[in-house]
Amino acid sequence: MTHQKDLLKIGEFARLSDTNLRTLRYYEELGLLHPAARSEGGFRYYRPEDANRLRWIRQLQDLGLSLERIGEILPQRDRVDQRPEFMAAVEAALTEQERLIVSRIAELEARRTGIAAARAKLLHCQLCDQLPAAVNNHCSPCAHTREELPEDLAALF
Amino acid sequence: MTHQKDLLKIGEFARLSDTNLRTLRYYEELGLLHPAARSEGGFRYYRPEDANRLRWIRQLQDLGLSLERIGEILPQRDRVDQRPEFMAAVEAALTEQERLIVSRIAELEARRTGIAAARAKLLHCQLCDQLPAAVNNHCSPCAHTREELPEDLAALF
DNA sequence: TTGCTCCTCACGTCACGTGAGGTGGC
DNA sequence: TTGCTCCTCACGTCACGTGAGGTGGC
Repeated sequence: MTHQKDLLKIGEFARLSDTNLRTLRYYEELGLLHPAARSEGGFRYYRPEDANRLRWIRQLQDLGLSLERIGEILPQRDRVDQRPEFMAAVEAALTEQERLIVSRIAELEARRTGIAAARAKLLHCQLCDQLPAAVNNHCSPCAHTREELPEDLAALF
Repeated sequence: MTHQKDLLKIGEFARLSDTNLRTLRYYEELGLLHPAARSEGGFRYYRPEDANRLRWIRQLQDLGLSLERIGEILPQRDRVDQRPEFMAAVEAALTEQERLIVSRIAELEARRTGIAAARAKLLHCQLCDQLPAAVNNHCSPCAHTREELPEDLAALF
């Protein structure tokens, strides 16, 4: 059997796309990423370009989606003959990921602000003679200011 | 047995902190979050303030850490008597989470830029007569520009 | 032909989900 | 006392991790 000369066996494809064999086989089983070809003996052969599809899947996982949900969002390549529907599905997938990214960034910025507040308060705590413990309800509220601690500091005290 | 009047049973604590009973019991088993008290009959009683500690744990999970790693980062409350070490551990935990947040935000901003590039290219594709398919290597490279597609578009084509 | 890579089961793991069967608390 | 909440097993699930035992490919 002759193959296109730039197809990759699963090991090399995994190395290039920073995954491993088990994950690639599992994604195939779920219908998320199929090799471009199989040899007579059953060897999987991947196009190097499919590393993009793989990264797309991992990014959505990173944003908290299940593989089942990712399968729903990924446009079906075998329905490319229905052109307007396929193009709409591609745009919807881009829009959905952008929405997830934007809201995640907003969450993270808020968390970052919270950490900064905890850090500022901690500077005062360093000079304090109190110790957070069960007996003073872990400094909640603070013995000096009578106010609650910043949430991230209360989490650690 | 008399309890402080503002301790919460596991169900109410779970509702307030947006988790569930199984997760709280599992975190206790791993030594991440212990109830402030237990009744004679074995009922768990939580301080409402411990919702902060719980949110801290979930945020680190969200950033991709395993519960084992989170346990290593969380300052041990029972070692509060060693004051300088405890305070250093609190600061280290804040620093570590901030580091994770900042690098995650940078990743997400980069992804967002990538999505915008894919979107821009897709506008041209809408006017094109080609269809991404196996026969033209899924438009890689593009028949018009002879260039590779933006990665996020290649992922979907 | 040799060695490295790949194949398909199949059991293990992490972080819970989901009952089963029984008891505690206002 | 009744009903709602909680208790401890314990098996199930998702997304893989990790061998076992065997075969393919330059």
